Amino acid sequence: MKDFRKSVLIGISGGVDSAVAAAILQERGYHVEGLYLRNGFPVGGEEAAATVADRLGFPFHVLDITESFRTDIVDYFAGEYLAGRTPNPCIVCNKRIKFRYLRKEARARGLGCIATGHYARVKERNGSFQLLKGIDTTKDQSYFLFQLGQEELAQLILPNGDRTKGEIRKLAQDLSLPPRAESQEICFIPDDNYRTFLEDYPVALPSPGNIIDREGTIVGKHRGTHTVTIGQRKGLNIASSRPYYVIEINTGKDEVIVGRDEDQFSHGLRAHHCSWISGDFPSHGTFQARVCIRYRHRGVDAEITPLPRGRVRVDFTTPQKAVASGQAAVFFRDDLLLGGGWIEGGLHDA
RNA sequence: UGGGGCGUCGUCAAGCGGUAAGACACAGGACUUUGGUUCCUGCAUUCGGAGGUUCGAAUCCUCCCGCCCCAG
Repeated sequence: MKDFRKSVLIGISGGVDSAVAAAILQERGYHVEGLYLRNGFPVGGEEAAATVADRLGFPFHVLDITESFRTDIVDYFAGEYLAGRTPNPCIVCNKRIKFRYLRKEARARGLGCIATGHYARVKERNGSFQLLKGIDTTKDQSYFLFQLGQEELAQLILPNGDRTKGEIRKLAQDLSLPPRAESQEICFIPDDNYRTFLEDYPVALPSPGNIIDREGTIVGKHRGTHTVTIGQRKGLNIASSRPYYVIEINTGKDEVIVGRDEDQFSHGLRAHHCSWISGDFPSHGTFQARVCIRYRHRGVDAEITPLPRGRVRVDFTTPQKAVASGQAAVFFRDDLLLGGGWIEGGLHDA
């Protein structure tokens, strides 16, 4: 008889992090079962995941979620680029795929908890759950989990959150887990090239057009607005005394606007579809927080002003580069993740 | 075919007799559970062409080719 509260379904990818996380759970006396989500793309580590389960000796399940992965993730991903935004598929996948199916399968299998190999921590406090940054701040992945809520957190265990990447690697060695050394990019794009991926995807692509500077002078050509993203420098093919960066994408005119390094700064941003991990929207006025504009962004202190309909205005204390619409703005107070939203655009005028 | 100027890496550009800086671009790598950024490495045996002077020239001379400007 397995103890419901001591049983866990862990999402395993085939990588070291989830493998070690599973081992840690076993060590803690959990009944562990593993779930691999097959997304329909041949990039995954299904075989490696099966090997890990076999090595560690726990039941291994595979769930084919190709259908929803395509509509919820890949379509979203392509749509964002076509709209001139910069998607973050991992965040969306965590909320709509990974944790959703993990919970669903756990329930179906009578397992009380779910787990992943993310570097973040869950803490219970007065009956509510908090998400904290991982101890290893250089590896912290709480950014990717900002959309989770109390429902997920209530049954979530993140064994790697209070360990460093080094410790995890060491554990992997000690357990002689198959080394699958790789830092995968987007899990469904094999060659790391999202541009060619989009070109192969069944969507109507934007037309080639001009690259112009802030004065409107044509300085180059692009192959379609979907091939560039805010803050991009490489691949523009513009020879100049100093590098150019993409500062704006005009899909209506098929135009890409570039500027110099100093033209990249915004003093704030607006975000929409904000979610607050505690469940409560902070509707009572402005508050201070540290905001991360992208994964591995060190964060900047800012003033957050809630706006109607789940929107928010953020004013940085220090201007930030390459605020990209489509990316997430995630708010922290020290290690505590408060919530986050999707960036509509940067604020440029005072 | 009167005068003047210029031709050095894909682009911009140092060098002015002592044996080809740098920047941008590009390529590869590192970093990385998103894109971008960043970092590292590589990138003209050769200076429009052909001769000449010199121990030695991209640097001086001659001619040729090609641009640009001012006069015609």
